[in-house]
Amino acid sequence: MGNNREERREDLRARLMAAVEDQIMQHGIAGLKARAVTAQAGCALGALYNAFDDLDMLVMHVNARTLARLGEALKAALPGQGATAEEMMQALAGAYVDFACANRPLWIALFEHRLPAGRDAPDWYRDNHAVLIEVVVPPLRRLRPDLDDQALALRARTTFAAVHGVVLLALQGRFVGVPLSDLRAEVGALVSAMTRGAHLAGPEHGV
Amino acid sequence: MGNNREERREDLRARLMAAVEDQIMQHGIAGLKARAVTAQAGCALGALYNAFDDLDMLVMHVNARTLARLGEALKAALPGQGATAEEMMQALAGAYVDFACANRPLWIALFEHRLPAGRDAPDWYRDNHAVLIEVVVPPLRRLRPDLDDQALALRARTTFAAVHGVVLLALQGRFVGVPLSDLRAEVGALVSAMTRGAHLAGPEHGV
DNA sequence: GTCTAAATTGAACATCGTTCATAGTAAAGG
DNA sequence: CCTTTACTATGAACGATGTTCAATTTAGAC
Repeated sequence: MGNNREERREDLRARLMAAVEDQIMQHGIAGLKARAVTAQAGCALGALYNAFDDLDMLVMHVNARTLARLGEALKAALPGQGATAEEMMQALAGAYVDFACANRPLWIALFEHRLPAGRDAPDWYRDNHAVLIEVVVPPLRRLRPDLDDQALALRARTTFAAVHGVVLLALQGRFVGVPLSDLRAEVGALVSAMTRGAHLAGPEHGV
Repeated sequence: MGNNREERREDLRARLMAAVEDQIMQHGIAGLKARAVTAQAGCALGALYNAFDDLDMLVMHVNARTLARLGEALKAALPGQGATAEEMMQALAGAYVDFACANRPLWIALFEHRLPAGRDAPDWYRDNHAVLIEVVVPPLRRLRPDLDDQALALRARTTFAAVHGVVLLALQGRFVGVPLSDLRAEVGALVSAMTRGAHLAGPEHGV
Protein backbone atom coordinates (compact mmCIF):
# COMPACT_ATOMS: atom_id res chain seq x y z
CA MET A 1 0.00 0.00 0.00
CA GLY A 2 1.03 3.60 -0.44
CA ASN A 3 3.16 4.98 2.27
CA ASN A 4 3.17 8.69 1.70
CA ARG A 5 0.43 10.85 3.08
CA GLU A 6 -1.30 11.72 -0.16
CA GLU A 7 -1.64 8.08 -1.16
CA ARG A 8 -2.94 7.01 2.24
CA ARG A 9 -5.46 9.83 2.20
CA GLU A 10 -6.71 8.91 -1.24
CA ASP A 11 -6.84 5.26 -0.25
CA LEU A 12 -9.01 6.05 2.76
CA ARG A 13 -11.33 8.20 0.66
CA ALA A 14 -11.65 5.38 -1.87
CA ARG A 15 -12.35 2.83 0.87
CA LEU A 16 -15.00 5.09 2.39
CA MET A 17 -16.68 5.64 -0.97
CA ALA A 18 -16.63 1.91 -1.67
CA ALA A 19 -18.15 1.25 1.73
CA VAL A 20 -20.89 3.82 1.16
CA GLU A 21 -21.67 2.28 -2.22
CA ASP A 22 -21.92 -1.15 -0.68
CA GLN A 23 -24.02 0.04 2.26
CA ILE A 24 -26.43 1.91 -0.03
CA MET A 25 -26.69 -1.17 -2.24
CA GLN A 26 -27.50 -3.30 0.81
CA HIS A 27 -29.72 -1.03 2.93
CA GLY A 28 -30.61 1.93 0.72
CA ILE A 29 -29.74 5.56 1.20
CA ALA A 30 -32.18 5.82 4.11
CA GLY A 31 -30.37 3.04 5.96
CA LEU A 32 -26.91 4.55 5.63
CA LYS A 33 -25.08 4.89 8.99
CA ALA A 34 -21.73 6.57 9.55
CA ARG A 35 -20.65 3.84 11.98
CA ALA A 36 -21.43 1.05 9.53
CA VAL A 37 -19.52 2.85 6.80
CA THR A 38 -16.38 3.45 8.86
CA ALA A 39 -16.47 -0.08 10.22
CA GLN A 40 -16.61 -1.50 6.70
CA ALA A 41 -13.91 0.89 5.51
CA GLY A 42 -11.69 -0.24 8.39
CA CYS A 43 -11.18 3.11 10.07
CA ALA A 44 -12.36 4.93 13.14
CA LEU A 45 -15.60 6.88 13.20
CA GLY A 46 -13.86 10.23 13.33
CA ALA A 47 -11.64 9.44 10.34
CA LEU A 48 -14.63 9.98 8.09
CA TYR A 49 -14.60 13.68 8.99
CA ASN A 50 -10.93 13.97 8.17
CA ALA A 51 -11.35 12.50 4.68
CA PHE A 52 -14.64 14.31 3.91
CA ASP A 53 -16.50 17.33 5.25
CA ASP A 54 -19.35 15.16 6.48
CA LEU A 55 -21.50 12.17 5.52
CA ASP A 56 -23.54 14.23 3.06
CA MET A 57 -20.45 15.23 1.13
CA LEU A 58 -19.30 11.60 1.07
CA VAL A 59 -22.66 10.58 -0.37
CA MET A 60 -22.36 13.32 -3.00
CA HIS A 61 -19.03 11.89 -4.14
CA VAL A 62 -20.62 8.46 -4.50
CA ASN A 63 -23.57 9.99 -6.33
CA ALA A 64 -21.19 11.74 -8.69
CA ARG A 65 -19.60 8.40 -9.49
CA THR A 66 -23.00 6.81 -10.09
CA LEU A 67 -23.93 9.75 -12.29
CA ALA A 68 -20.76 9.35 -14.33
CA ARG A 69 -21.46 5.66 -14.86
CA LEU A 70 -25.03 6.50 -15.85
CA GLY A 71 -23.81 9.09 -18.33
CA GLU A 72 -21.44 6.55 -19.90
CA ALA A 73 -24.26 4.01 -20.16
CA LEU A 74 -26.48 6.55 -21.92
CA LYS A 75 -23.78 7.60 -24.38
CA ALA A 76 -22.92 3.97 -25.09
CA ALA A 77 -26.56 3.20 -25.86
CA LEU A 78 -26.84 5.85 -28.58
CA PRO A 79 -27.22 4.20 -32.00
CA GLY A 80 -25.20 5.20 -35.05
CA GLN A 81 -25.84 7.91 -37.58
CA GLY A 82 -28.51 6.05 -39.50
CA ALA A 83 -30.92 5.97 -36.58
CA THR A 84 -34.13 7.99 -36.48
CA ALA A 85 -34.87 10.45 -33.72
CA GLU A 86 -37.33 8.05 -32.11
CA GLU A 87 -34.81 5.23 -32.22
CA MET A 88 -32.32 7.47 -30.43
CA MET A 89 -34.92 8.43 -27.82
CA GLN A 90 -35.95 4.81 -27.30
CA ALA A 91 -32.33 3.74 -26.93
CA LEU A 92 -31.70 6.45 -24.33
CA ALA A 93 -34.87 5.70 -22.38
CA GLY A 94 -34.19 1.97 -22.49
CA ALA A 95 -30.65 2.47 -21.22
CA TYR A 96 -32.00 4.72 -18.46
CA VAL A 97 -34.45 2.05 -17.34
CA ASP A 98 -31.80 -0.66 -17.52
CA PHE A 99 -29.29 1.33 -15.49
CA ALA A 100 -31.85 2.32 -12.87
CA CYS A 101 -33.02 -1.29 -12.47
CA ALA A 102 -29.49 -2.71 -12.36
CA ASN A 103 -28.31 -0.12 -9.81
CA ARG A 104 -31.61 0.58 -8.11
CA PRO A 105 -30.48 1.68 -4.62
CA LEU A 106 -27.61 3.79 -5.98
CA TRP A 107 -29.84 5.33 -8.64
CA ILE A 108 -32.52 6.08 -6.06
CA ALA A 109 -29.86 7.68 -3.84
CA LEU A 110 -29.21 10.11 -6.70
CA PHE A 111 -32.72 11.51 -6.33
CA GLU A 112 -33.62 10.86 -2.69
CA HIS A 113 -30.53 12.29 -1.05
CA ARG A 114 -31.23 15.81 0.22
CA LEU A 115 -28.96 18.32 1.90
CA PRO A 116 -30.16 19.91 5.15
CA ALA A 117 -32.18 23.07 4.59
CA GLY A 118 -30.03 26.08 3.81
CA ARG A 119 -27.00 24.26 2.47
CA ASP A 120 -26.76 23.88 -1.29
CA ALA A 121 -24.66 21.49 -3.31
CA PRO A 122 -21.26 22.56 -4.70
CA ASP A 123 -20.95 23.47 -8.36
CA TRP A 124 -18.98 20.37 -9.36
CA TYR A 125 -21.93 18.28 -8.13
CA ARG A 126 -24.54 20.32 -9.97
CA ASP A 127 -22.55 20.25 -13.20
CA ASN A 128 -22.31 16.47 -13.20
CA HIS A 129 -26.04 16.29 -13.86
CA ALA A 130 -25.79 18.06 -17.21
CA VAL A 131 -25.10 14.84 -19.09
CA LEU A 132 -28.63 13.62 -18.38
CA ILE A 133 -29.99 16.53 -20.40
CA GLU A 134 -27.29 16.86 -23.04
CA VAL A 135 -27.86 13.42 -24.50
CA VAL A 136 -31.53 14.24 -25.09
CA VAL A 137 -30.89 17.42 -27.07
CA PRO A 138 -29.63 15.91 -30.38
CA PRO A 139 -32.63 13.64 -31.04
CA LEU A 140 -34.98 16.35 -29.82
CA ARG A 141 -33.44 18.83 -32.26
CA ARG A 142 -34.28 16.45 -35.09
CA LEU A 143 -37.90 16.29 -33.93
CA ARG A 144 -38.21 20.03 -33.36
CA PRO A 145 -35.95 21.93 -35.79
CA ASP A 146 -38.12 24.98 -35.16
CA LEU A 147 -36.92 25.38 -31.55
CA ASP A 148 -33.83 27.43 -30.71
CA ASP A 149 -31.10 26.15 -28.40
CA GLN A 150 -32.64 27.58 -25.26
CA ALA A 151 -36.08 26.14 -25.95
CA LEU A 152 -34.45 22.81 -26.85
CA ALA A 153 -32.54 22.69 -23.58
CA LEU A 154 -35.75 23.39 -21.70
CA ARG A 155 -37.76 20.80 -23.62
CA ALA A 156 -34.96 18.27 -23.11
CA ARG A 157 -35.34 18.70 -19.34
CA THR A 158 -39.08 18.17 -19.66
CA THR A 159 -38.62 15.06 -21.78
CA PHE A 160 -36.07 13.61 -19.39
CA ALA A 161 -38.24 14.41 -16.37
CA ALA A 162 -41.24 12.67 -17.93
CA VAL A 163 -39.36 9.41 -18.45
CA HIS A 164 -37.67 9.82 -15.10
CA GLY A 165 -41.03 10.18 -13.34
CA VAL A 166 -42.29 6.87 -14.67
CA VAL A 167 -39.08 5.07 -13.66
CA LEU A 168 -38.93 6.73 -10.26
CA LEU A 169 -42.47 5.94 -9.13
CA ALA A 170 -42.03 2.37 -10.34
CA LEU A 171 -38.67 1.74 -8.67
CA GLN A 172 -39.68 3.49 -5.45
CA GLY A 173 -42.58 1.05 -5.28
CA ARG A 174 -45.06 3.90 -4.93
CA PHE A 175 -48.72 2.91 -5.11
CA VAL A 176 -49.30 5.04 -8.21
CA GLY A 177 -46.24 3.60 -9.91
CA VAL A 178 -46.25 1.19 -12.80
CA PRO A 179 -45.46 -2.45 -11.92
CA LEU A 180 -41.84 -3.31 -12.59
CA SER A 181 -42.83 -5.98 -15.09
CA ASP A 182 -44.50 -3.34 -17.27
CA LEU A 183 -41.93 -0.59 -16.79
CA ARG A 184 -39.92 -1.11 -19.95
CA ALA A 185 -42.97 -1.38 -22.18
CA GLU A 186 -44.69 1.64 -20.64
CA VAL A 187 -41.61 3.82 -20.92
CA GLY A 188 -41.38 2.71 -24.53
CA ALA A 189 -45.00 3.69 -25.13
CA LEU A 190 -44.45 7.06 -23.44
CA VAL A 191 -41.38 7.82 -25.53
CA SER A 192 -43.24 6.75 -28.64
CA ALA A 193 -46.16 9.04 -27.86
CA MET A 194 -43.91 11.95 -26.91
CA THR A 195 -41.80 11.72 -30.07
CA ARG A 196 -44.81 11.35 -32.38
CA GLY A 197 -46.53 14.21 -30.62
CA ALA A 198 -43.42 16.38 -30.67
CA HIS A 199 -42.99 15.76 -34.37
CA LEU A 200 -46.63 16.67 -34.95
CA ALA A 201 -46.17 19.94 -33.05
CA GLY A 202 -43.39 20.97 -35.42
CA PRO A 203 -43.93 23.96 -37.72
CA GLU A 204 -44.32 21.92 -40.89
CA HIS A 205 -47.55 20.49 -39.48
CA GLY A 206 -48.73 23.73 -37.92
CA VAL A 207 -49.45 24.11 -34.19
CA MET B 1 -64.46 21.93 24.37
CA GLY B 2 -65.62 18.37 24.52
CA ASN B 3 -65.54 16.74 27.92
CA ASN B 4 -66.02 13.06 27.25
CA ARG B 5 -63.06 10.90 26.41
CA GLU B 6 -63.85 10.29 22.73
CA GLU B 7 -64.15 13.99 21.99
CA ARG B 8 -60.93 14.88 23.78
CA ARG B 9 -59.09 12.12 21.95
CA GLU B 10 -60.33 13.30 18.57
CA ASP B 11 -59.49 16.88 19.49
CA LEU B 12 -55.92 15.95 20.31
CA ARG B 13 -55.58 14.00 17.07
CA ALA B 14 -56.87 16.98 15.12
CA ARG B 15 -54.51 19.36 16.92
CA LEU B 16 -51.55 17.07 16.20
CA MET B 17 -52.45 16.79 12.54
CA ALA B 18 -52.84 20.56 12.27
CA ALA B 19 -49.46 21.03 13.94
CA VAL B 20 -47.81 18.57 11.55
CA GLU B 21 -49.35 20.35 8.57
CA ASP B 22 -48.08 23.67 9.81
CA GLN B 23 -44.62 22.34 10.61
CA ILE B 24 -44.30 20.68 7.19
CA MET B 25 -45.44 23.91 5.55
CA GLN B 26 -42.79 25.84 7.49
CA HIS B 27 -39.80 23.48 7.51
CA GLY B 28 -40.63 20.71 5.07
CA ILE B 29 -41.07 17.01 5.75
CA ALA B 30 -37.33 16.62 6.37
CA GLY B 31 -37.45 19.22 9.14
CA LEU B 32 -40.34 17.65 11.02
CA LYS B 33 -39.60 17.04 14.73
CA ALA B 34 -41.83 15.23 17.20
CA ARG B 35 -41.02 17.79 19.92
CA ALA B 36 -41.94 20.76 17.75
CA VAL B 37 -45.20 19.08 16.78
CA THR B 38 -46.27 18.27 20.33
CA ALA B 39 -45.23 21.72 21.55
CA GLN B 40 -47.37 23.38 18.88
CA ALA B 41 -50.25 21.01 19.55
CA GLY B 42 -50.07 21.89 23.26
CA CYS B 43 -49.46 18.42 24.63
CA ALA B 44 -46.61 16.41 26.11
CA LEU B 45 -44.14 14.55 23.92
CA GLY B 46 -45.49 11.16 24.93
CA ALA B 47 -49.08 12.10 24.14
CA LEU B 48 -48.26 11.78 20.43
CA TYR B 49 -47.81 8.04 20.92
CA ASN B 50 -51.14 7.74 22.65
CA ALA B 51 -53.04 9.43 19.82
CA PHE B 52 -51.09 7.75 16.99
CA ASP B 53 -48.87 4.70 16.60
CA ASP B 54 -45.84 6.86 15.84
CA LEU B 55 -44.75 9.95 13.93
CA ASP B 56 -44.83 8.12 10.60
CA MET B 57 -48.46 7.18 11.05
CA LEU B 58 -49.29 10.76 11.99
CA VAL B 59 -47.63 11.95 8.80
CA MET B 60 -49.62 9.41 6.82
CA HIS B 61 -52.85 10.83 8.19
CA VAL B 62 -51.79 14.32 7.12
CA ASN B 63 -50.74 12.98 3.72
CA ALA B 64 -54.13 11.34 3.33
CA ARG B 65 -55.78 14.70 3.97
CA THR B 66 -53.53 16.39 1.41
CA LEU B 67 -54.30 13.63 -1.06
CA ALA B 68 -58.04 14.08 -0.54
CA ARG B 69 -57.75 17.81 -1.16
CA LEU B 70 -55.68 17.12 -4.27
CA GLY B 71 -58.27 14.67 -5.53
CA GLU B 72 -61.02 17.24 -5.05
CA ALA B 73 -58.99 19.86 -6.90
CA LEU B 74 -58.48 17.50 -9.83
CA LYS B 75 -62.15 16.57 -10.04
CA ALA B 76 -63.19 20.21 -9.80
CA ALA B 77 -60.88 21.11 -12.67
CA LEU B 78 -62.47 18.64 -15.10
CA PRO B 79 -64.36 20.51 -17.85
CA GLY B 80 -67.91 19.67 -18.94
CA GLN B 81 -69.13 17.15 -21.47
CA GLY B 82 -68.25 19.20 -24.52
CA ALA B 83 -64.53 19.12 -23.83
CA THR B 84 -62.05 17.19 -25.95
CA ALA B 85 -59.78 14.56 -24.48
CA GLU B 86 -56.80 16.90 -24.69
CA GLU B 87 -58.73 19.67 -22.97
CA MET B 88 -59.51 17.26 -20.13
CA MET B 89 -55.89 16.20 -19.90
CA GLN B 90 -54.67 19.80 -19.93
CA ALA B 91 -57.17 20.76 -17.25
CA LEU B 92 -56.05 17.88 -15.03
CA ALA B 93 -52.35 18.57 -15.52
CA GLY B 94 -52.85 22.28 -14.92
CA ALA B 95 -54.74 21.61 -11.71
CA TYR B 96 -51.99 19.22 -10.63
CA VAL B 97 -49.33 21.87 -11.19
CA ASP B 98 -51.41 24.51 -9.43
CA PHE B 99 -52.06 22.36 -6.39
CA ALA B 100 -48.44 21.25 -6.12
CA CYS B 101 -47.21 24.85 -6.31
CA ALA B 102 -49.79 26.19 -3.88
CA ASN B 103 -49.11 23.41 -1.34
CA ARG B 104 -45.52 22.67 -2.20
CA PRO B 105 -44.15 21.31 1.10
CA LEU B 106 -47.28 19.24 1.77
CA TRP B 107 -47.33 17.94 -1.78
CA ILE B 108 -43.64 17.07 -1.60
CA ALA B 109 -44.28 15.28 1.69
CA LEU B 110 -46.67 13.01 -0.22
CA PHE B 111 -43.79 11.66 -2.29
CA GLU B 112 -40.75 12.09 -0.06
CA HIS B 113 -42.09 10.48 3.10
CA ARG B 114 -40.83 6.92 3.37
CA LEU B 115 -41.54 4.23 5.95
CA PRO B 116 -38.54 2.47 7.54
CA ALA B 117 -37.45 -0.60 5.61
CA GLY B 118 -39.67 -3.61 6.21
CA ARG B 119 -42.81 -1.76 7.26
CA ASP B 120 -45.41 -1.15 4.58
CA ALA B 121 -48.26 1.34 4.54
CA PRO B 122 -51.77 0.27 5.62
CA ASP B 123 -54.39 -0.40 2.98
CA TRP B 124 -56.46 2.70 3.69
CA TYR B 125 -53.37 4.76 2.86
CA ARG B 126 -52.60 2.92 -0.36
CA ASP B 127 -56.21 3.15 -1.53
CA ASN B 128 -56.29 6.93 -1.13
CA HIS B 129 -53.85 7.24 -4.03
CA ALA B 130 -56.25 5.68 -6.52
CA VAL B 131 -57.92 9.00 -7.33
CA LEU B 132 -54.73 10.25 -8.98
CA ILE B 133 -55.06 7.52 -11.58
CA GLU B 134 -58.82 7.30 -11.88
CA VAL B 135 -59.26 10.83 -13.15
CA VAL B 136 -56.86 10.15 -16.00
CA VAL B 137 -58.68 7.09 -17.31
CA PRO B 138 -61.75 8.77 -18.94
CA PRO B 139 -59.83 11.16 -21.21
CA LEU B 140 -57.30 8.44 -21.98
CA ARG B 141 -60.11 6.08 -22.99
CA ARG B 142 -61.23 8.64 -25.56
CA LEU B 143 -57.71 8.81 -26.99
CA ARG B 144 -57.18 5.07 -26.99
CA PRO B 145 -60.52 3.28 -27.48
CA ASP B 146 -58.52 0.25 -28.61
CA LEU B 147 -57.14 -0.41 -25.13
CA ASP B 148 -58.99 -2.59 -22.63
CA ASP B 149 -59.58 -1.53 -19.03
CA GLN B 150 -56.42 -3.13 -17.71
CA ALA B 151 -54.20 -1.55 -20.35
CA LEU B 152 -55.95 1.78 -19.78
CA ALA B 153 -55.30 1.63 -16.04
CA LEU B 154 -51.66 0.89 -16.72
CA ARG B 155 -51.28 3.66 -19.31
CA ALA B 156 -53.04 6.09 -16.97
CA ARG B 157 -50.34 5.43 -14.36
CA THR B 158 -47.67 6.06 -16.96
CA THR B 159 -49.31 9.29 -18.09
CA PHE B 160 -49.69 10.51 -14.53
CA ALA B 161 -46.11 9.58 -13.68
CA ALA B 162 -44.77 11.49 -16.69
CA VAL B 163 -46.46 14.72 -15.66
CA HIS B 164 -45.61 14.05 -12.04
CA GLY B 165 -41.93 13.66 -12.88
CA VAL B 166 -41.72 17.07 -14.50
CA VAL B 167 -43.49 18.73 -11.55
CA LEU B 168 -41.46 16.84 -8.95
CA LEU B 169 -38.00 17.64 -10.33
CA ALA B 170 -39.03 21.28 -10.73
CA LEU B 171 -40.51 21.71 -7.25
CA GLN B 172 -37.72 19.78 -5.57
CA GLY B 173 -35.33 22.28 -7.13
CA ARG B 174 -33.27 19.47 -8.65
CA PHE B 175 -30.57 20.55 -11.08
CA VAL B 176 -32.16 18.64 -13.96
CA GLY B 177 -35.58 20.10 -13.18
CA VAL B 178 -37.37 22.71 -15.24
CA PRO B 179 -37.29 26.27 -13.83
CA LEU B 180 -40.48 27.08 -11.94
CA SER B 181 -41.28 29.94 -14.32
CA ASP B 182 -41.47 27.49 -17.23
CA LEU B 183 -43.19 24.65 -15.39
CA ARG B 184 -46.76 25.33 -16.48
CA ALA B 185 -45.84 25.83 -20.14
CA GLU B 186 -43.60 22.76 -20.26
CA VAL B 187 -46.19 20.52 -18.64
CA GLY B 188 -48.67 21.85 -21.17
CA ALA B 189 -46.31 21.00 -24.01
CA LEU B 190 -45.73 17.52 -22.59
CA VAL B 191 -49.45 16.83 -22.27
CA SER B 192 -50.00 18.13 -25.77
CA ALA B 193 -47.31 15.87 -27.20
CA MET B 194 -48.51 12.85 -25.20
CA THR B 195 -52.13 13.23 -26.25
CA ARG B 196 -51.31 13.82 -29.92
CA GLY B 197 -48.91 10.90 -29.86
CA ALA B 198 -51.38 8.66 -28.05
CA HIS B 199 -54.08 9.50 -30.58
CA LEU B 200 -51.69 8.71 -33.40
CA ALA B 201 -50.94 5.32 -31.89
CA GLY B 202 -54.63 4.41 -31.96
CA PRO B 203 -55.76 1.57 -34.26
CA GLU B 204 -57.47 3.84 -36.77
CA HIS B 205 -54.11 5.29 -37.69
CA GLY B 206 -52.23 2.02 -37.51
CA VAL B 207 -49.33 1.44 -35.16
C1' DG C 1 17.56 12.40 15.82
C1' DT C 2 14.29 16.14 16.56
C1' DC C 3 10.53 18.64 15.55
C1' DT C 4 6.25 19.92 13.47
C1' DA C 5 2.10 19.20 11.32
C1' DA C 6 -1.15 16.03 9.94
C1' DA C 7 -3.76 11.92 10.75
C1' DT C 8 -6.03 8.53 13.79
C1' DT C 9 -8.72 7.30 17.58
C1' DG C 10 -12.85 6.54 20.32
C1' DA C 11 -15.05 8.81 24.04
C1' DA C 12 -18.16 12.62 24.66
C1' DC C 13 -21.94 15.67 22.94
C1' DA C 14 -26.30 17.23 20.94
C1' DT C 15 -30.34 15.80 18.87
C1' DC C 16 -33.47 12.65 17.25
C1' DG C 17 -37.80 9.13 17.89
C1' DT C 18 -39.62 6.21 21.19
C1' DT C 19 -40.64 4.01 25.76
C1' DC C 20 -41.99 3.82 30.48
C1' DA C 21 -42.99 4.42 35.35
C1' DT C 22 -45.67 7.70 37.59
C1' DA C 23 -49.46 10.70 38.33
C1' DG C 24 -53.82 12.32 37.06
C1' DT C 25 -58.61 11.85 35.47
C1' DA C 26 -62.89 10.32 33.62
C1' DA C 27 -66.46 6.67 33.52
C1' DA C 28 -68.77 2.68 36.08
C1' DG C 29 -70.60 0.21 40.36
C1' DG C 30 -72.54 0.13 44.76
C1' DC D 1 -70.94 10.05 47.44
C1' DC D 2 -67.10 7.01 47.54
C1' DT D 3 -64.38 3.24 45.41
C1' DT D 4 -62.61 1.14 41.73
C1' DT D 5 -60.88 0.72 37.26
C1' DA D 6 -59.29 1.77 32.97
C1' DC D 7 -57.69 5.11 30.16
C1' DT D 8 -54.86 9.39 29.54
C1' DA D 9 -51.12 12.71 30.29
C1' DT D 10 -46.48 13.66 31.62
C1' DG D 11 -41.53 14.34 31.00
C1' DA D 12 -37.47 11.93 32.41
C1' DA D 13 -34.86 8.20 30.54
C1' DC D 14 -33.19 5.20 26.66
C1' DG D 15 -31.02 3.91 22.43
C1' DA D 16 -29.41 5.41 18.08
C1' DT D 17 -27.44 8.82 15.15
C1' DG D 18 -24.19 12.51 13.10
C1' DT D 19 -20.60 15.31 14.60
C1' DT D 20 -16.78 17.20 17.52
C1' DC D 21 -12.61 17.09 20.16
C1' DA D 22 -8.64 16.32 23.20
C1' DA D 23 -5.22 12.92 23.33
C1' DT D 24 -2.26 9.93 20.84
C1' DT D 25 0.27 8.26 16.98
C1' DT D 26 2.71 8.88 12.82
C1' DA D 27 4.67 10.68 8.63
C1' DG D 28 7.70 14.07 6.56
C1' DA D 29 11.31 17.98 6.94
C1' DC D 30 15.52 19.84 8.73
